[in-house]
Amino acid sequence: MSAANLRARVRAEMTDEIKAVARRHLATDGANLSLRAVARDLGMASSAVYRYFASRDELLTALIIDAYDAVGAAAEEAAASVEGALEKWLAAGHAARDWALANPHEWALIYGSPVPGYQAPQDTIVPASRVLLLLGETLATAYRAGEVPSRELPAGRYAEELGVVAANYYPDLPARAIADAISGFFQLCGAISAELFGQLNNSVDEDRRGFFEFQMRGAAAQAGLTA
Amino acid sequence: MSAANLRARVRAEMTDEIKAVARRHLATDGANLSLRAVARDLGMASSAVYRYFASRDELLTALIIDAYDAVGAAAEEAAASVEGALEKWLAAGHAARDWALANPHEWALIYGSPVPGYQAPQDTIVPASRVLLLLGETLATAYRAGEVPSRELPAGRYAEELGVVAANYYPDLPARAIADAISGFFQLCGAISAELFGQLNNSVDEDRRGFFEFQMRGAAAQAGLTA
DNA sequence: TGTACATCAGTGAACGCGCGTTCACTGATGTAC
DNA sequence: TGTACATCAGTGAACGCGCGTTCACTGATGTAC
Repeated sequence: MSAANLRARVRAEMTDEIKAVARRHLATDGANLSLRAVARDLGMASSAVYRYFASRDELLTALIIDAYDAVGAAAEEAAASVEGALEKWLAAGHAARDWALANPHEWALIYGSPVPGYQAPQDTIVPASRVLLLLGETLATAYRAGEVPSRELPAGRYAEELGVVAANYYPDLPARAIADAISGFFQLCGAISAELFGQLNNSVDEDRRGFFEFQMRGAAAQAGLTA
Repeated sequence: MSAANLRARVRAEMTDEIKAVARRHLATDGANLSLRAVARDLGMASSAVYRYFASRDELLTALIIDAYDAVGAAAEEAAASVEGALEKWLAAGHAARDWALANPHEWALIYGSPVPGYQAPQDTIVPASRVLLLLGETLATAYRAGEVPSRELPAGRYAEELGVVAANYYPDLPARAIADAISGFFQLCGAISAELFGQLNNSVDEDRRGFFEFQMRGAAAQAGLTA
């Protein structure tokens, strides 16, 4: 390994370490992440962090992209490890939920309230849609295998808009499939956020996983996925 | 009106004004609400605010309770103005969504990420469940009218937990009804938050109301509510 | 009705703190001849 | 191989700012006799 490569590797490691400490700080500060606090934890001058990130927002962006990629990768891996559309759908859901429970503050960062004053740059768009895309692909495969009974999407301007999306990305699928994928994804996000943000306290406390699966099965049924 | 009452009324008006300005500040600062900025906007010394709220957290709590009550009241009113379980369900959903679109930062305050370092006091619990309770009551009425076909709740520990909730609050209803009400509420929250936080950008841009209704109809169907 | 007192909204200075970002700098490491 | 130079991670002080909260106070309004 050349000296230049070594330097680059050390730099990458330091970058990772800063992000790791910053992730830990999300727990206490939320999106109010403090660069100085991160630097303090690393035992370095706050100005040194600027060698790695041009600003606080750039660090936040890196954390956001990492989070989208992490939950997306977890869901993809889980879905890939099972057979059958419904099984993949449920596996993706559980993987996303497991990741969220393990990384609640990162989940809040990407699916909670927008950070005040922070404008997400373009780089976040692609990673942001990995989980939705996974549900879409799962549903598409089931459609192509003829496993989904045809039902109609109630007419309306929104149905036309979804028809355009279908035409652009899934020309062989009806708009209904797109509607169901998005709706299922929103349901997944809603169920996880609600659980994480405390809305199940004092009603379902032991088997939240079971209740989550009930909800994801409901979304799947709505999408026409059956066992 | 006695002088004491006048004093109390002026005090109440000032309290309302502080909350109104604070609500405006939610838009820029999010939950990072600054007492000093609020006081500045009101043209008063920051210390004067302490005559009305013992701390920043207490002001936040007041905003949170007001927000829960506002969206709850809007949903209740909308549901009361129509006949039929499905109609009430949809009316409640649209009212919640309309309120959220009109007050996005308040919606984020109550249904977005928890505010870092803020612990919600007991007073928020009852107002927090108004919308969920409304869906529950709507469903209960439909059950009592024999309008909901009986379906079973897949067995599991979560089903037992929901059975306990049912036994405590709706002894004539099956656990499935509770599961559907909570699930429907989560779907409502998920759909509104997703739309508000930008997840529909570039797919459904014109008729988001129509797509929301599609989702709420899906939740209603899942709950056994038919036209 | 007039006077002494109590209440309480609001002031302004202060305490002690933290923040993001910039800048001139040091010193170690790597590169080119 | 040795030397002059370039690169660049990291320092520490500074700028200019904002924050929540406390405290002794002023002065207007209301109350009791």
